[in-house]
Amino acid sequence: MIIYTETGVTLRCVVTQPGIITKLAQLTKLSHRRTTEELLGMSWRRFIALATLADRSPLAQQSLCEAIVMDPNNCVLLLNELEADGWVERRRDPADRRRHIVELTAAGRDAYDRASAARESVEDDVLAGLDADERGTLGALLSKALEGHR
Amino acid sequence: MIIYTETGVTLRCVVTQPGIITKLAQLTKLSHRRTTEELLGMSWRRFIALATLADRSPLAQQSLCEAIVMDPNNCVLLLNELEADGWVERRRDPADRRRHIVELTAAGRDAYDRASAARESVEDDVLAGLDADERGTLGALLSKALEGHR
DNA sequence: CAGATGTCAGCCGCACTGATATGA
DNA sequence: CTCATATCAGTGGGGCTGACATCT
Repeated sequence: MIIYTETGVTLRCVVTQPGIITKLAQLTKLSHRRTTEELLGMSWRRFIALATLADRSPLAQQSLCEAIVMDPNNCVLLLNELEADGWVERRRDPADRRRHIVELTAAGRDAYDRASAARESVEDDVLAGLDADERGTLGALLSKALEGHR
Repeated sequence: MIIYTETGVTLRCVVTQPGIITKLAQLTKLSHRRTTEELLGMSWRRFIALATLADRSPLAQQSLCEAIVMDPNNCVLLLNELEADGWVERRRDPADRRRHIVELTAAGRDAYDRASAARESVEDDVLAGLDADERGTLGALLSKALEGHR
């Protein structure tokens, strides 16, 4: 932070905070690096999509895009992959035939469950510095912050 | 989570947690999307590097790579850019001429200070759902988790 | 007609692998 | 000779913009 005094002297405040989103990005990169696709059984983006669908399926395709913070154009390609592997199914919304309803299949849920175990392993490694209580608090805060964007 | 019972029946537990690192990734994507390069005055990766150097410069190049969780090969390219713009300087370590010491220049610090204001703006937007206390707790938890990886 | 949704093609920042040069 | 550090070229997944088709 820069402070401009009345006398024209420029002071630089040393207490400049590194920033929360900066730390957020660091931890995410760390997680991403330790999450091997081989270990997860799928790519990270696939996992995120399945995780969201496992929580609330069926879901409108557009809603899914927003939930996983992914570009709609990009989302199409991802869903093509997932559907080709039989992990999700897309069907037209009868009420509005422009929309697609995305639903998780049984095979998709199985794949997610297997990957979820691997995720827990990585998570336990990344958050090694935090105890159970702290992890609970962290998860709750992240959820609350995400809730604000719906 | 899948539970295999003694009778061979497979139960699926519905309370499967979405996972902390999943939420972590979501929030990071959200931050990244809202952090325009135009607004920041530089790319996100540059900002991360400058933020680390602003905190503890000078720093060995290798240490910087680890701190920002970036591949050493990739880090070279980033530092080439930063040095070309006069934001950092690299000099050989007299004690071990293989190593490079990276130092933030005055121009680099100015650029960082300007970008830092933009980051605060984005951060305030992304964390709109949390009050000051919660943000403090979140930041502290993230710092503690990161501390475990040095 | 305008507006919304989904699809596809193409571009580009960026992370990784592999090979090379230099110094301890 | 070996190991470590830094550098660069090449490769590939992933995110974005723009154009187009379909439906309201």
